[in-house]
Amino acid sequence: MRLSTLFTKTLKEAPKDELSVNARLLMQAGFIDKLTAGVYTFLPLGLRVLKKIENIIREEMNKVGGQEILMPALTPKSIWETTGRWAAFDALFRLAGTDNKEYALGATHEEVVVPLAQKYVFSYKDLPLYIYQIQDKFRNEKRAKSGILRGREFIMKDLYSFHTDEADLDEYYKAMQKVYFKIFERCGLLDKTYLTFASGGSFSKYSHEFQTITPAGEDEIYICESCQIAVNKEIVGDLENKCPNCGNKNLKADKAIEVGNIFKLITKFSDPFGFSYVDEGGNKKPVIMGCFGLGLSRVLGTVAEVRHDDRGLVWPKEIAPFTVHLVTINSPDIEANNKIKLASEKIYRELQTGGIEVLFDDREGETSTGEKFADADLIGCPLRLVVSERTLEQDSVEVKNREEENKELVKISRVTHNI
RNA sequence: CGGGGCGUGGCCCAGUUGGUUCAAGGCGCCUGCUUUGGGAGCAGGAAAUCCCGAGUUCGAAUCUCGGCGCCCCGACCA
Repeated sequence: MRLSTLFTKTLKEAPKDELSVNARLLMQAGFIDKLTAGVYTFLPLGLRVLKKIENIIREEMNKVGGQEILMPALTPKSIWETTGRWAAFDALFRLAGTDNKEYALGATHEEVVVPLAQKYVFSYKDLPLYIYQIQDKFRNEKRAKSGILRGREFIMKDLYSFHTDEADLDEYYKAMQKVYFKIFERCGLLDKTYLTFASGGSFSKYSHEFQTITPAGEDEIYICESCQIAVNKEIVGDLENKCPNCGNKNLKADKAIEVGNIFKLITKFSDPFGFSYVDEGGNKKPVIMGCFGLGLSRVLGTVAEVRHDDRGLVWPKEIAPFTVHLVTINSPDIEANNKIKLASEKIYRELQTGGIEVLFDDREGETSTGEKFADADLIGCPLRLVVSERTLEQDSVEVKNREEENKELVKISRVTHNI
């Protein structure tokens, strides 16, 4: 991608009325645009990051047997009445269609997925089953806040698991915890993310949240440093301020943002829909369910909160919009400038041929060197390559690591190989 | 939903005891020249229903009332 043709531009100053770090940086760097409170457009740079997070999640879900589908976001009132949530779920966006038929915008999809699974699952032989989707969710939040951390429209992966019995659910639930940590590792959040005990609702003692430590977080969690797990403030009192794993009473409080939440639904949704199967003995039994949510847009915002410095974003390699930010520094000398242009075009092509994703700052004219560097810092790709008169004298490019700040000269002939 | 703050070209903002020194400055954009290793310089230019509506007044960005929007705190987050 050439910066000269990228339709978005960076802003010299962050939007004044945004206080949250993710909103300021992501808007300033041109990753997202706000349409209205809690509703954002993902611009080319932001979308690339989002797609990378999406693909990581997809890969990991598929590894544990997930089958991807895409359910509608527009859902009829009737299914919500079956579970009583038409009235009970106050963040539900409700709207009327023709003939005053009422709809809800999907805020979560148990009401859609259960009747769906019901059409195909009849026997223990059909279980277990894991189906998921990655989709926009709509919640009429009383107050949207913190940039993309709490929006009214947001992107979420929701996987629903169906089991013959609780033991099978428990096993999958455990496996899924590992998978979630794998996802957070790949997104660069592992070191700050804790498995957190949270309230379980009516059918299960606990649910588990994945909470990432950041001052921007809305939740307070109590961390047991020996077990590396945490307890949400909302239930820490119920546990007598002890670690549920080892009994440690010396828990450390911190602010965190919930990036994922997994539930044992048991029969909470199978019951109202009468979702059952026939076991080996010919007995009718309720299908046991689990639900596994993960907010992609929230992960993106959380990474911005956790991985930045005073100059801009610092993307983890696997989800960076581009691996390399290639900068040309023009020269007033026409002949020298042509050499620089030729060399950088060649490097650009070679990197791309080598499968490396490159953002090429090929802007000329009045775009100053300082501006190019400032943009590279702000956008935050892991590696910055500089081609200039100075580096060409040594037949090299300068390679700088965004995170570690170290620079080295690398021979042009070996650039693709060295990255 | 309660409380607070804010709303002036695309962005950051000055101006708000009402009055041809009020729509100023900076960024960005356009033209020309210059410049090129940390958001460059000079000259010229385009671009603003001063959030909206009503009112007070000879006169409103400025005062009054109503509304809308955004941010923050709180409550809420099945």
